[in-house]
Amino acid sequence: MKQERLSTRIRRRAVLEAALDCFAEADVESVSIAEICDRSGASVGSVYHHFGNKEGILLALLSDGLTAHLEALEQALEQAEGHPRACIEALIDSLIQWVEANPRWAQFIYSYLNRSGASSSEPILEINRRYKQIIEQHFEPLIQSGRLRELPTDCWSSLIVAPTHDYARRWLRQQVRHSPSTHQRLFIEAAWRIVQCD
Amino acid sequence: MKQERLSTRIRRRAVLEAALDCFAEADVESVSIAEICDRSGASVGSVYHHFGNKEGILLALLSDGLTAHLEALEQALEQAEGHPRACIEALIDSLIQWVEANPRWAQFIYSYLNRSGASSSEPILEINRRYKQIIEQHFEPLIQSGRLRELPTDCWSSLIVAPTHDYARRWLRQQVRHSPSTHQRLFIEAAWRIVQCD
DNA sequence: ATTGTTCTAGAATTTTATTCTAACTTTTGA
DNA sequence: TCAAAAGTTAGAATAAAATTCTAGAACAAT
Repeated sequence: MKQERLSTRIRRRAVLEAALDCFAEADVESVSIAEICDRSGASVGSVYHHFGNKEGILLALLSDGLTAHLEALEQALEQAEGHPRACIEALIDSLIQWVEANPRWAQFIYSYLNRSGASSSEPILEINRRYKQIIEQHFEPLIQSGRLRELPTDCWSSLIVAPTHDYARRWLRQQVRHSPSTHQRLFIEAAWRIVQCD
Repeated sequence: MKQERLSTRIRRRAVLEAALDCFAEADVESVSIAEICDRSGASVGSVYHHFGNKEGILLALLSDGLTAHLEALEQALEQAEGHPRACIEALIDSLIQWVEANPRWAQFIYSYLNRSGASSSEPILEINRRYKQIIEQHFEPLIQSGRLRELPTDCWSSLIVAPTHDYARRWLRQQVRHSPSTHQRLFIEAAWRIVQCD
């Protein structure tokens, strides 16, 4: 079994951390590799060794972030134990919590996910599949048993979580004053109105 | 009075059109000025004369697109003549119509609006103000008179239009099969559930 | 026609990403 | 324990792209 070196982990972390710092202050494309090197103390060669190219840094950041977020979601859904209302609450609460706990990271992910290239890379596709699977696993039974309204699958996330995402994105960009958690109940209630049976 | 030259308008159009073509095929940052010059027939100097820099092209595209969209919205809202349900329908219908009529443009706008720099430029702020004003002008009276539910202002767009935007964005990226208009009634109904009084 | 302004072309420059090579460090296994 | 292999680092060299610059062409106004 191949053992990862300590120095590798440390260096990667340092670079990703530095990159996140940079991206918090300026647009992704106006941040140069040189700047990331300065902040992280890594050399150009080292950065390219570990990440291949600039895109590689972005992808690593995206992939790690989404994975972390996904795990939080999964855990929250487990605890909801199949109660319809609790599942919806878990979905929205865990999203808000993650964003507020990792604002720089969240901001980066939001700005980066919108690039056409990003969503077609294999690690991201894999995470998307896992996300879908988790959602299905927890909500499909509730829909089948008639405890939640059936909606076209493609529309589900747009109707249920997009409002919270949208607000979070605007909060991170300082376009709105109050944090997402301020309106947590409202977003849950809105999702509930959509998804509850008539 | 300064008269705009014919050649200016034509050249600007040609460049913007070429840029939109390029952006439909590849990511904004992987499209070079040289490519845009080739497609549009303009020289580098000419492009820089008219737009200042690459960002200038993007900003012009964004600004023109949002303005066009805004005008469509304004017109649709006029025709709703203050009927609550009709206003909500106008909001969502005009959005879907515009996206489906201008897919390349819409895709560009969606991908570009998420960059931190974009939203802080003056022309875009101006359009945002106008958008807010139009929404307020048409919905404020309905809320005051108790015919629509009152929601925190900051959350309004997240709850009412974000779901449709989200679905449209995913459709443009070919992540979902059916066009937004397929689910038009659903998105309207969902918005209506949020906004109607109890 | 003349003059000042706007527009165009493309070469020159600058900036930035990426590649490359040689040296250095750590791990492996004999 | 030591030598070979694998992994890591540094920074110079290269490549690719954005931006600037200069001179001249087209145009509008007088």
